[in-house]
Amino acid sequence: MNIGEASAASGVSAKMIRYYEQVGLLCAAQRSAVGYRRYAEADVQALRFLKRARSLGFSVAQMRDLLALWRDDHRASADVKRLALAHLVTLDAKAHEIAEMSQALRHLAERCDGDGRPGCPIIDDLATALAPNVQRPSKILNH
Amino acid sequence: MNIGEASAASGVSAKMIRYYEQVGLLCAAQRSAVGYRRYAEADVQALRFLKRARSLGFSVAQMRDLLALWRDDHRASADVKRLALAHLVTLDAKAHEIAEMSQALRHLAERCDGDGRPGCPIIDDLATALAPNVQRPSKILNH
DNA sequence: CCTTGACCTTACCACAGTGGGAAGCCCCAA
DNA sequence: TTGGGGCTTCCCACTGTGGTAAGGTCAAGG
Repeated sequence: MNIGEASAASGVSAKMIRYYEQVGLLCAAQRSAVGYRRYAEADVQALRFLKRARSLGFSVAQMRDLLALWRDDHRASADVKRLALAHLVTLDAKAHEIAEMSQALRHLAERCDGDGRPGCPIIDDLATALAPNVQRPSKILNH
Repeated sequence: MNIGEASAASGVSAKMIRYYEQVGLLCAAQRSAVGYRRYAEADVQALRFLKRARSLGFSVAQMRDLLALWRDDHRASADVKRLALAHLVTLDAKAHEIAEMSQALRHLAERCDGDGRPGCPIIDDLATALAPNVQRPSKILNH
């Protein structure tokens, strides 16, 4: 199977398949006589594995670990779970961050008239952002 | 005020101040005789504006527009609101995406024993990812 | 047998923000 | 004069993905 077929069968673009190989996620594919990458069913399985992991937001580094665990018949599910939970923490942190932005922005937008006049609480909020507390006065003070 | 002081006063790193100038968010700063960037209070205001906008998740491109609106005394608040709402849509899309990942992963992690045995629903889920429907069969079929 | 078009290869560029570092000049204080 | 902290520019790195260009390959059809 050439890369295009592996791509179609796995849903991972040929570009990304080469990238995954390049960064060491996949070991270098077999090559045909003229240098075409050849793939077997097992490779397609791995690609699908990666695609699913990616869709769950795992990074390339994490996928490397997941792949290793997948291939290790003697893995401890605790190791997998640890990875998953760590990723969950990251996801939740991101969700929280976004929720905060969304909330603040929605609050501002709600009270913006949205008409032809210049007055706007959104702009006002941005413009009146407070100066950060410079806790380490260092040498920089005033000139 | 040199760049370090402007940085401390605004909370934007010197690195990012130069970057913002480079990408045209800020117009090129005045320079001292030896080439140091000089900043006035107004510049610090703009930097704080950017910092706050960044903290709301606006992109550099959006900040360019926001800055222009801020400086335009004849702006229509509708334009600001439009920008904000568009960004809100993006934020909510991201939040949704993350929520889906989080939900799926949590679901899997919950039923993972997390012990020393290899059986693991997380790995199983990744491994049994379905083949994508190849809707455009093209020429690629079978060799 | 040759052309055509789909396929494959590598190599480079771009995105968006941010940080790191090196090499070199500047300025102030001791 | 020396030391240390600022400042300058320039280049590199990250993440993951797409694009593009130049060139080799292969199969089908005239």
